[in-house]
Amino acid sequence: MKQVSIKQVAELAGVSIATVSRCLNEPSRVREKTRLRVQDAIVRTGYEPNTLARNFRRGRTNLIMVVLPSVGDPFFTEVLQGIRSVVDAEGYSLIISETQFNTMNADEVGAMLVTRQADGVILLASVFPFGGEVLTRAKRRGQPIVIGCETLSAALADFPSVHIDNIRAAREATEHLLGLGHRRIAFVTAGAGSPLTRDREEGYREAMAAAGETVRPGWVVEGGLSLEGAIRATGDLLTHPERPTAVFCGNDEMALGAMHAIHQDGLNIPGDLSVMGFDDIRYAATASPTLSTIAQPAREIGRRVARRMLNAIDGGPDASARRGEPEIVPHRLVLRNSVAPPPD
Amino acid sequence: MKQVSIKQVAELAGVSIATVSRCLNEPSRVREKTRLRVQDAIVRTGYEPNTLARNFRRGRTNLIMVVLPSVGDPFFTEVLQGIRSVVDAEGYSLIISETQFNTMNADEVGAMLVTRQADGVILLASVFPFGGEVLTRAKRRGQPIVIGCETLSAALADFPSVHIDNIRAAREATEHLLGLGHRRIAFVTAGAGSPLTRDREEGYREAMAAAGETVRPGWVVEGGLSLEGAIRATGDLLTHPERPTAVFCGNDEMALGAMHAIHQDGLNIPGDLSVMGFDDIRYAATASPTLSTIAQPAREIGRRVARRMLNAIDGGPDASARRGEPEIVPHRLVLRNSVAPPPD
DNA sequence: CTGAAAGCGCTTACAG
DNA sequence: CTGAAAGCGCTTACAG
Repeated sequence: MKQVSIKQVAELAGVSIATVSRCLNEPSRVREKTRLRVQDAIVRTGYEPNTLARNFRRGRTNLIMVVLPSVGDPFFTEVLQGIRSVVDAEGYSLIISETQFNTMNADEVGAMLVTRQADGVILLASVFPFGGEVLTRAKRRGQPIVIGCETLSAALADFPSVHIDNIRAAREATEHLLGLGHRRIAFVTAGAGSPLTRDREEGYREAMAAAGETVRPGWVVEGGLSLEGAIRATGDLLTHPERPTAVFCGNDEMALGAMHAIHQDGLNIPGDLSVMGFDDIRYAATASPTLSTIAQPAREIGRRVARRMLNAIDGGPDASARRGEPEIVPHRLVLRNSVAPPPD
Repeated sequence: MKQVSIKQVAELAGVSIATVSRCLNEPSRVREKTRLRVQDAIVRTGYEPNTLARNFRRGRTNLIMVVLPSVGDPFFTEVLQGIRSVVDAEGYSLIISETQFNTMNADEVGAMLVTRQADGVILLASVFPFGGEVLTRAKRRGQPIVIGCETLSAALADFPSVHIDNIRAAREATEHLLGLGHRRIAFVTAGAGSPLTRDREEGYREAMAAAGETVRPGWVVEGGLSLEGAIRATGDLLTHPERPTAVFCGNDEMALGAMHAIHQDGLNIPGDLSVMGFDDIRYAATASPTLSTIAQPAREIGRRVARRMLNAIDGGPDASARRGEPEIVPHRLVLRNSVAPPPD
């Protein structure tokens, strides 16, 4: 069945296709009588504009690509909701690309950027080498890039970004633990290749150093951002000769894994060990015990990232090339029941 | 900066644009010597095919739209991963539309179907009235529709679908509780408008009836598929004059909320109350206590749905119109520590 | 306010 | 194996 095109509408209405097009795009520039006739023809033919033709003609897709580790991480889910709440209203849809914890390499992401036409790309995560080559290509095609949540790499430092002060937040969380009397504090990172918890680890190390505490070998373990990875990593921590009294996790997902590992060992939280998370995902407040953590304004980050993207798209190459100052949004230390002073 | 088109490549290589196009799409039909010259010209001009033009010409976008309640629900996250694992390899990207627990009405979803060009639509959830009008339009445009996870509504019964036997699974879960000696068993649904837990509720009611147990008014409460909703709903359950000894939740997300509410009341799980979930999301195994639940093969559902979609797209209108028998995949009752016999 | 016409960048029969 | 040419469905200066 052939799809109805603008041509048959024009014929039926007895006008030119230009007029039909105008009725659709700038109705105010068409005489009412004509407009009504065209409206009628549209209804009677069952005409629906061909988005592909329109996109082609306009050189835009109204599609924004979002690159993130996993939509399954509740933190990114919330950021995504923030993004969506802004772009939906402007008629944009989202193409979501998951890097799945760095199993996807830079070439693949690059290929996606290049082949799939998107009006812009939001990077909430990066893959390890994420080269400058991809970036220059994107720039050349006028695809704006906006970065959320993390300073991803030196090559990306020039792009507009929105995130909390991760270093400071992690320092504050660590200081809180130190303030309660903990001295043996462990840290669960994402892993070597991932920039996602790098700043947080730095904040942790800064606070430990400032307090004169040594980070023993084996106290910083890799949880791979996942529940399972954190369970394994925490297992290692629990058999450490100088077993930590507190575990600070690079994100809440890993904190939930850590709590599970600790419970499995028959230990009590926070009686035997304290656990601190990062992100304040929705499960943090309902975990048992409830999880102390750093709250990030996830939705707000999403909204701001989206607004910058929309500006860049509208503003054309100028706006997209404009070296944006990073926008720093506030974080908050949320104290719940997973943290207490160390056992004597 | 003007983008390089096929024309300048042709010029530089001294061939026609048809030949350049062939090099890209059917290289075997071009003499090697010519092909090499074109290759060279492509590299030297930095040519990248214009996807918009290509899509327009071919009448395809290589985009599949997925409609689901929320990407944040770990169950749907996994289904999505299954879908992705199949379509990625075929060069498709996903446009994801979240209905956000039925706050979006059918018209909006319909508009998305109609305006955004997608080669097909996967419905993992529906909105309440989801009319036949949208469906016929989609059919008219040859957009295949495949349904995952649930029998959504009578109007959608004709479309190919993949899901577990929800009624039977819920019956088995309820029977297990009954077998342990529970008689006062509550059920937490999504809510009136949502079809998502309807079959599960039916299974629960069937099992109760078969055991000769009456479902008291107030034992079936609405949790809205969310953590917060389930906390509220469970709160009501705990003040019921005939307080249940077991709570069967329509999904794991709500079960986690129920567990939190019960803990908040100072009650013990499973000592005072048993909790049963549905889905087996990744947090079920790490919750405290670990959650007994019905496991759905989420990834497998995603993979199968995706394969049917791909077939429908390739097969053209015939395949898409073919009334598909629903594919039933196996579920599994997973027993962990949140369920025990009732207190005496 | 409306129409005739060019053109966006590609693909694809049709010839040769 | 290659080229000339039509055409996909729309938008947009340019005239009138």
